[in-house]
Amino acid sequence: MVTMRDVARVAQVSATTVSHVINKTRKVDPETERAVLEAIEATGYLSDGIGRSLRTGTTQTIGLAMSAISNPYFGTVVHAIERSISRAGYSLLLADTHDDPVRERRAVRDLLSHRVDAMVIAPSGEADSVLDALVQRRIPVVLIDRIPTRERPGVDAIGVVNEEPTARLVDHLAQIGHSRIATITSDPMLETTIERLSGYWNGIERNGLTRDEDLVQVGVRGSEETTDDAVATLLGLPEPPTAIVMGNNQVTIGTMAALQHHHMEAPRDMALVAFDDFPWANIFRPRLTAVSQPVDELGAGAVSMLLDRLADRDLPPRHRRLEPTLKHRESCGCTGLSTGT
Amino acid sequence: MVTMRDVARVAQVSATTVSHVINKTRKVDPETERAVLEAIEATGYLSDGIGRSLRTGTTQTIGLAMSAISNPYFGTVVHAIERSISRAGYSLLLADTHDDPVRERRAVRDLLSHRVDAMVIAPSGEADSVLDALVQRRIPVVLIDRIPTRERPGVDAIGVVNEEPTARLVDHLAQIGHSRIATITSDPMLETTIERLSGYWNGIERNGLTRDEDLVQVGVRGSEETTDDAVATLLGLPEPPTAIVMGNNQVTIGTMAALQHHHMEAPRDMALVAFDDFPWANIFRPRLTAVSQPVDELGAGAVSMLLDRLADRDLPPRHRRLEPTLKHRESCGCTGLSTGT
DNA sequence: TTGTATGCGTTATCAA
DNA sequence: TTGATAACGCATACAA
Repeated sequence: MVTMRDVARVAQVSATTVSHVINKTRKVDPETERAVLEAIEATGYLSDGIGRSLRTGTTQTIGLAMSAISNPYFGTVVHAIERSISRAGYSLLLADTHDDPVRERRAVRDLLSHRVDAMVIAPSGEADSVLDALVQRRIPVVLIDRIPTRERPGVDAIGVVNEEPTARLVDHLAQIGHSRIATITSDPMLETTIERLSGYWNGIERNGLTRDEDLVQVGVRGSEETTDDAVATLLGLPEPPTAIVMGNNQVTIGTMAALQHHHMEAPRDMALVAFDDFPWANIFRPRLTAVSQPVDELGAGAVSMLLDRLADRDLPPRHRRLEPTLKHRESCGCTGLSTGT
Repeated sequence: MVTMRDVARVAQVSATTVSHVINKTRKVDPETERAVLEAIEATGYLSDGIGRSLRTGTTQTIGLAMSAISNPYFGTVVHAIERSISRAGYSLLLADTHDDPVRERRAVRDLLSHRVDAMVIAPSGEADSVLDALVQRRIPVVLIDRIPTRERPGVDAIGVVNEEPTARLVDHLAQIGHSRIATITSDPMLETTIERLSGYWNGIERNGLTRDEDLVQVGVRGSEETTDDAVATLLGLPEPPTAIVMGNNQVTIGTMAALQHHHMEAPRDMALVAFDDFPWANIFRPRLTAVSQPVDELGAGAVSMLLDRLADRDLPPRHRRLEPTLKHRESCGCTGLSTGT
């Protein structure tokens, strides 16, 4: 490996000067500078981040801990985050939590061992103990997707509004005549599931519909998908639903597959609305009426908060909620009103 | 920050002993070991990867350079790779190439600066100069998706067979009566595009169809999507095609959107077959007849080759081709034969 | 304008 | 069974 000393030797200067040339950190005689740059070129020297990190205490690396399994937006989120942080001169270290608290703990430990300067975490259910460790180490954290109820120093959060948009999905189904409206949720441990479910109940109540616990089914439990059972249960009810609110992307795919097994088609045999949109939702049939999350903005927003905090660690904790947008298409069954894009 | 010396002080031993306890690298008196473990617990010590890396020369980190923009399988590939390498005790450092040779260069430099132990690269068109630098530094590389024509020491590659499967897509369309079969390709700079295009021509010729250059349109050029134009050109032809072979996932989405603008529906107004499958292809309509890549196997295979090479750097270069599978569904227009899953 | 010396946290060598 | 010491590559305080 070619080190700074090698460059220094070739350029006939000290390592100090080489360092200063590379980092533009003090005035250097143009002549000397040229010699150094030439030596760098000649030797093919590339600065060693490890050495620098050990010395400076910063790795210019940001850790991302999230589950790739359950998050259909995984790629988009990673991309959005990567773009923002690389623009700021950081690299992205990835750790998959597999939607499992134990793996999540290990993932965060791993990122800490690599001395990431900050972390983005899309937490599974139980992130609290992990967070405490991070707060104690004073490492900047932004939680994505989940807004914690308790504020902690150094921990920011960004997510979308879940409750009211879900209620509005129910509103819409009620307005077009449905009275038996079911919901299939994602994992009940997830904060977002809880909020969306609460929105569902709000919708049921404010539209004067009968509150029926049987109409709520869980589509994901841990790493297990149970949408098949959920759909079967709903269809086996004495008075089955005529419409379903699907809690997220994963549930949507599962539910649609299950309905297909029962030879049912949306919106003819079942009205469907979903939380979470698909990028190709306009092209394939049925065109889903869905609440669309601003994924790019979530990623960019998360990084922006992180960079702010990196610049000033004593910033008060901030929690941001972005508004999702309703894409009104055809799976809900009122084709005339379609405005979706 | 709590270091090994802190632990040593608390445990009343030397830092050497602490290190040996942590790494189980020499015999330690059980009593001493207990004291050390207790001190670790008490101090909340976490070993510092930077210090270790500087000393040992290995970072236990693998770099992944690929484009998130153009690769619809991005998430799946990242996930597959992450899973394999984390099992082997490595972490994943991500660098987005944005499908641009300049950004790709920077991405690789960046990964090198972070001293990744090895790299997985999904190369854009011009990866050769980058590769030379890596070979020179003797850092293990596996190219994913693209099989280079020239072998290089220390560079493995894994991808799918592109030519024959594409030819078979043409076969199928010809057999069900199409004689004007077009193709919309991905970026012409990509190796896979070249191979698939070659397969297309093979198909045209071996089915005795007229060779017509107008039936080949480019759907992606660099970071620009031109499927709209491609479709418009095809439809404007004196004798328009009745079937289209779509070169990859991105092209498929673009083509279907464009066809929709022209109020055309598959397979009624246009038979469609695609290279690249969608995970939800069975649920939404039209159900695409598509060549499906074994994405998980690609990721796992790439990592497996890398680990082999990490164990023995002098292994001869290996190039692996995996067979994709044809998912015969409905968009090609011969519904009776559907076997897709 | 440039150079010397030191230490970041760890592990390997050598000695006890 | 354990410890003292040096070195990995770099950036900085200090000296010249």
